[in-house]
Amino acid sequence: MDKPFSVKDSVNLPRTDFKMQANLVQNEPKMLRFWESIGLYEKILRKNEGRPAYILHDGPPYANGNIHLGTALNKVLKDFVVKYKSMKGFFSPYIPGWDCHGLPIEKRMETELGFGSKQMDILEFRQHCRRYAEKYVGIQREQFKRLGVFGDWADPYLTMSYSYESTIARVFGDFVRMGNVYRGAKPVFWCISCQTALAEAEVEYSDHESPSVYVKFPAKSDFGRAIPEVVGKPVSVVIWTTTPWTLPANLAIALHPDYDYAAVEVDGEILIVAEGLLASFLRDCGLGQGAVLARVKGAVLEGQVCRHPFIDRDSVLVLADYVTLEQGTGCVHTAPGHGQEDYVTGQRYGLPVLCPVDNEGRFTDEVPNWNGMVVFEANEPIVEHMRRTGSLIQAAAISHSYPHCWRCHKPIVFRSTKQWFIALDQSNLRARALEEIKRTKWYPEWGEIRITNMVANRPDWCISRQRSWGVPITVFYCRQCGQVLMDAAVVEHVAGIFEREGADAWYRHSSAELLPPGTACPNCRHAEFDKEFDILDVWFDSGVSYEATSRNRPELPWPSDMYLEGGDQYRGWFHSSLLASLGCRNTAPYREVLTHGWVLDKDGLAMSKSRGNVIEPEAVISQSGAEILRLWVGSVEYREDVRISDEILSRLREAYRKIRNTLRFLLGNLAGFDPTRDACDYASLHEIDRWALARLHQLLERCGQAYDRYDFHIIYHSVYQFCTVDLSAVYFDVLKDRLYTSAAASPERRSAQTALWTILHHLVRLLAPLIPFTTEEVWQHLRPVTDLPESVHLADFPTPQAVWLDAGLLAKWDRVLAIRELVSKALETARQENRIGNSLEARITVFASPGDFAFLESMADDLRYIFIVSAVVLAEKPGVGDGQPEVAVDKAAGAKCERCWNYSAQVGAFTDFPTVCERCAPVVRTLAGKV
RNA sequence: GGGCCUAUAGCUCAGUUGGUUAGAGCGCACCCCUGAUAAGGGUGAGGUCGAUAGUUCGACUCUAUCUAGGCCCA
Repeated sequence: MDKPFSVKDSVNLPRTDFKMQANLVQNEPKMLRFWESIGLYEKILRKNEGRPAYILHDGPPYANGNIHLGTALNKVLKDFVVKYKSMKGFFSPYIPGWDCHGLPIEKRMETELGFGSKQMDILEFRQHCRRYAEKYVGIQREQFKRLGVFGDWADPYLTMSYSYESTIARVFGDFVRMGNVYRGAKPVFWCISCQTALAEAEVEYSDHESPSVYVKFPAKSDFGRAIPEVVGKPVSVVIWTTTPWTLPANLAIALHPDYDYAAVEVDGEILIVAEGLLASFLRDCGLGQGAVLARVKGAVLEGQVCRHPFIDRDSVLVLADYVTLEQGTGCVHTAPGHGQEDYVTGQRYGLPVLCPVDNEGRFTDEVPNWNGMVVFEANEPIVEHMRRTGSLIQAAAISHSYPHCWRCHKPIVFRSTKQWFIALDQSNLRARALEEIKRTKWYPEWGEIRITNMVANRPDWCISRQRSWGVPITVFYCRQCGQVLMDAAVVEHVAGIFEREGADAWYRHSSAELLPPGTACPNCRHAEFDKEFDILDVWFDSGVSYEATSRNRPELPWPSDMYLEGGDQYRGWFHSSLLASLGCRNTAPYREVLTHGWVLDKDGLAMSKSRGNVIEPEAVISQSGAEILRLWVGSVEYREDVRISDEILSRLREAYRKIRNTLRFLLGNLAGFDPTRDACDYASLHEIDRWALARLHQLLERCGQAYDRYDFHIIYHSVYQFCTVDLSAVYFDVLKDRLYTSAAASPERRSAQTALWTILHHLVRLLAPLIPFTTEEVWQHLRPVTDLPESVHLADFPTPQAVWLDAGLLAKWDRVLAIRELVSKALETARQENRIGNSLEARITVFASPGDFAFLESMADDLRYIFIVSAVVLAEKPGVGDGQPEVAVDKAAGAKCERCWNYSAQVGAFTDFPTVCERCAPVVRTLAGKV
């Protein structure tokens, strides 16, 4: 039985199953399963197969712990790029990777297994490390997928995979072939109790009591040439140190070039100290007043030579700007074998890296007096010796922060050791790197300056680590003569073994099994060798990632198009990748490098556990959904540091709701609209519908450019503004009358729907890279209507039609909307005066200048709909001039139409439908079947 | 201490080659609507552009210093 006809129910209200409530937290996982079930990633690739490629090569996060907001930001940005390029038709596979070797995992395993792991078989230990890394690869993989990032998650690259490990060895072999690998000395932290090198991260600082001594280094060269006032007098330079045991390795004294140094006469002897520390020096040493004979800049003394206080050796005066006036004498005892800064300074001045201390911390026979003595125990006798021989000025004790071993908690030493290096200035490596940097596009542009400075100034790359979890440096030592066997062909042979068995082979097999048959020492022809046990720096591992990834994937061209990481990677991955790829390919591995900033808290402070201001991506996802996190990434200027806070997230949730509601309104008003059947020609569209398409054109244009420049926040802000202002506040508000009250299939309603459908179909694709879940949800609501690809992510990136961009129309509507604003103000005033409520209760009179009058007259019939009032009267403004139109507001005449809510004097005039107006009467008559 | 970077309304962002009263959206306040309804609409109040000193007829836009913050080194 049909229901009786109801005027009220005869309006075409929006109708859709698309929920206002997104329920992202529950629905996103379902969407992920849907994508998985249709094999979406593969389908996207297949769609673009054979077309130009765009390769964004993933930088591998470390396989340890959960992802944080920085890694989330990074992966989402990459996903924006890849999804956009895919929609643009590029073949754009995304192969995620993980960095699996290295110290953090080793340390973690040592803690978990107990320090007994030192005694554990290395293969077993490495097995534990591998399992640990696998576990976190699995965890992070799920977290990244949860963010809606598309990629080859089933087959990522892992730096610990056998083939990857073999590539690492091969690239090392390339450097060997180039002649850039050498073995040299470098000081490292060394625990004399554990007899092992320690990494920075394994050093703990705690208070320790040390001697504090002032020592005289008598002048050997003629200081009188630099300081005429001291001619003929005995001169000494005074140093201060808390490690007397390093004095036997002293080779130099460092001064600051810009500081003033005083020549002080004390008891007939001239002492040189920094003037800024003179007072504290004299006081500490109880030397009384002392007369300052002269003062000179440190720079003036460069190259002067002193004699070592108790060894028959020179100590040269050098310059270094790390010298401070905080403590001591401003004349810094320099032992290149026992300190990082000393080492660097020594390199600059060509000093040897002297280190007369062995693994156990005992002096070697290079220190005859205390040969065999543990260095810490040698402090006393050395001080005593200097006291006897007159070079000691003062000795006391001092409590200060000193490095200790994290394992045994004993004080450690800084000691030079044999390490492996890649020479930067061999084979033009540095120069070629600088060339390639120039050839690469850096975003932002200052990135080029930053990495150029680093490459130009960096020392040789120390690639060796005294560690277990990594890829060994594949060189051998002749068991007979000790000669190093470093040969590219040998490395290649070993790499072949790694390919089959992984780098574990190094530890599983004897050197005879690893070497090509018949290998003999080039020096003595002996055939027995020992293996090197150092492993490669993990930056070497990740540096070869593109080589390792593209090696087995012929679809990946060289070089890749883009590397996209945080700004810390100028020092890290961008840098090591550049050097590594110069070693194996002689070009940079990337064409473009894009960097993002750091994620900070609401006050712009770095997040840390100690500050307690950390926000976890997991928390954002479980409270708001991944889409909100993605929207955050899309909303901020990520090339600078970005902030996140509860307030920011709550704003984003609101913005998301607005965008979602806009999409929902579009869907709701398209119920029953089939574009292939119902769409109107552009030329027949209502003017405001054409205006909406013109605005859409501008939006698409602007956003397309923004995508090409990776300006994602421009897209977010433009779309948001388009939704709130152009659509919600203007277009939709005006359109509701036409959509709701015209007959469902009337030309005027079809005109509106044509525009709505076009807007939705374009908007949803425009946003797909940024909010893939929501756009897909909309897409699936759209699909039954017409013939669309299975997923929005299989659709093409939207391009506007040229005809939409009607400049004249846009200019005209700028003017209309400006007048509309005046009308709104007048209506608001009337509302405040309680003269109207809803704007349809009003009839307005616009008093306009002749120009405006003519303009408004030309569209007189449309104005009441544009202004959303029941009647518009136009009047010429009294007086001349072209000032702003003035608007008067009256109560509209007649009664409110029950159906369209406009006021009309004719309501009541139609006997069959007495409650409706002249516009609605014919419509309801048709609907009620009364015509 | 060094290299590079940042600092515009409560929030997120725009501000072309220095030039009239510094823009937007959101939020906020007040109001309207109840046929996008855990929606929608309107009006309005908020910055002197981190600070200081310069250059200039004129600076948010140029220079210097400082302050706060970030990454990477030392």
